[in-house]
Amino acid sequence: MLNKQVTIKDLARKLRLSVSTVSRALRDVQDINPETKRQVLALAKELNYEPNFIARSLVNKQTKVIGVVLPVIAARYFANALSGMMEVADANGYHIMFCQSDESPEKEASNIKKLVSIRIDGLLVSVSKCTSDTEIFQKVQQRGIPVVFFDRALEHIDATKVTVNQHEGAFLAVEHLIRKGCTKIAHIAGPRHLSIAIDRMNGYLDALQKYNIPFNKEYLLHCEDFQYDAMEKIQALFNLEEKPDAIFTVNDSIAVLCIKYLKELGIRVPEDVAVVGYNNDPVSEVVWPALTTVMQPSFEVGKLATQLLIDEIEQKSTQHFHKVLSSELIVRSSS
Amino acid sequence: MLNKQVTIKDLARKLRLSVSTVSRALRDVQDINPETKRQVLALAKELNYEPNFIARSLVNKQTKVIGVVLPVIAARYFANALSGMMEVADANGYHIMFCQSDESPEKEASNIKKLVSIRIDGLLVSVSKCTSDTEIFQKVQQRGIPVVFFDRALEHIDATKVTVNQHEGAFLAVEHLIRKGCTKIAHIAGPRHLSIAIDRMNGYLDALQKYNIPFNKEYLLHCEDFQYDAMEKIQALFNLEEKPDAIFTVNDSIAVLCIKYLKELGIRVPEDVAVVGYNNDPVSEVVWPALTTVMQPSFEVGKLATQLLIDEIEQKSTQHFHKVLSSELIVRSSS
DNA sequence: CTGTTAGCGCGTTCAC
DNA sequence: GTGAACGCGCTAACAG
Repeated sequence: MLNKQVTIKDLARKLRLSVSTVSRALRDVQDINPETKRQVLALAKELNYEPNFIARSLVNKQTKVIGVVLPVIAARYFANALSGMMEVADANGYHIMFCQSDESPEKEASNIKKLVSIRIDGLLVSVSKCTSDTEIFQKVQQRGIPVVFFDRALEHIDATKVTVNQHEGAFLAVEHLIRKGCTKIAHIAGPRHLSIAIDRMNGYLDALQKYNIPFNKEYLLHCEDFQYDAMEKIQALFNLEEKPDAIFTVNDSIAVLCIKYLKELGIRVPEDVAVVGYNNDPVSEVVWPALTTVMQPSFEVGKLATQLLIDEIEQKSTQHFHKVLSSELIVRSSS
Repeated sequence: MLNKQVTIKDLARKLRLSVSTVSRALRDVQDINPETKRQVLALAKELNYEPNFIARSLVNKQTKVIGVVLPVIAARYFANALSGMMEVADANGYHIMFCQSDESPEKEASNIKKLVSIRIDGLLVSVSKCTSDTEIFQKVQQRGIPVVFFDRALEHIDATKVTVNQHEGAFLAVEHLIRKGCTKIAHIAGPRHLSIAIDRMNGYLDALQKYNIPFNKEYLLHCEDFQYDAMEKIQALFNLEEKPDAIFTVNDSIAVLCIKYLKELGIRVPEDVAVVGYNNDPVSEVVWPALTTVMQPSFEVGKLATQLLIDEIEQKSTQHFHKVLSSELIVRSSS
């Protein structure tokens, strides 16, 4: 059963060549007799030879493996980013090994240690919500392993980062509501300590300012736990005397909750209150009315981050960038 | 910058021991002086020594890497299965390297070749919709690499399989509709060549039979492309003279389409027509009315498949099983 | 253009 | 209990 793997040695013996000649023939490197090369390649194909990555890694001191740590793969956004990574990795002869942190800094750290111990050539990471310590990432860098942050990056660390312009996405969303004639625009924001949530909130505030719409602090509510405390915030909003005529939410799930709740109250969407979400989650298409939302270029983020990482690994680039990608507003019937 | 990795050799030199003694001390194996062992372990910790996986793999001829090939990671079902796999792999000292086939048999094959070439110890695979050839999987087995199929398995191959009882899930769904008093139950089925779709259809048929409800062939429609031709099927259904009073669909997206369409026609769900889907997709919770659906134990499938694979890798078990897990009906307001 | 030698980091005989 | 020697499969340095 154990169909012993054919090695470079087997080829050498059958061809009465030295292993090094075979090795050279297999990669197209240095000067080698075209005829010899032909023979080696032919036999390799015939015997179904496949180079042993492990042995090659050992001598080259590079594994061609890129480690990825992200919060949770079941989130569509990260699944798409990962797909983008795999595409670029594949095209450059790299493999991806990924882990999930489940939003736990501890699990994140242990994943990183594990990946480093397998001798990854580079690390792509989107930090958990609660990660603030840069130490572990610096240690990885000190080992000579390049680190690129994607989507969620730490501020105080010198590394390449690929993120999405949250401020701009939120600005677009609110600007859209304003142009639709809304003037009492509420925002259900995310946790105060999460930078993407803060950025979106600032986009909201700046859009109001630009269009000279006075800010009403009663219209700004924070969900510290995302969805879990969302419903009470929504209810609070509609217990106000001056009810809003539009709601911009930090994500689609909360927007969907809003729509449901408004329906129960008999408030029409978008006639009485317009709703705009964030993420272009699959639910945004199926809810009724279909949700206007902001789509982030997750696939592109994954691709770009990986390309920049590979450039660093292969020393094509040695400086660190911070690339910020734009989002797109997808207008549907909820606004 | 290149913080050179400390090796077993460094430890040996500093301790004036031979590398083999250090090697033995590091693993707890053979007879070794407890005191020597203590010293080695202490120094290893101090110098932050980490065994080199690559070198170890080369001599042990095992990489502790499990390859996973699945259709698409953006599908919640597979993301959950993968999470289950990572949990079990982690607990047993294995790593997971996964690839997506994007439902293409060609990409599936090239992924498998790639994984085999990095010398995975075992392979977990859920085949693409169009895969029918068993050859490539047999080749993998012949190389001595155990293969376990999960969720979607090929019939004519001798390998361990972990699947979900589609027939039972469908049966439960239809039985539920019958108990609710529905008698004109339609089924929008999936592609005729896809075994999970066939199984669900048979579950539908058998439930009707068991409860002596005559089968009306006008009530059974196939979507060969899943969602893409779903809408016309739904419309066909409601152009019939004898309209159904319930619809059971092969997946949630189609069920959601049904609900939307019924709303447009002014038909009430569930009062006039009940709807039941399949998969417990996130959309099933947010649609209105919330969708009754069948939840598959995807996480469990991943865990079990991985455990059985590891058992095979480690020769704890040599026979092949076919484990079939049960699904659960989740009753919500659409039925 | 090709063969010889050496070594990547570690595990596994053997002796001692 | 410990060390020397060899090999895993492959690449790199140096001769020739």
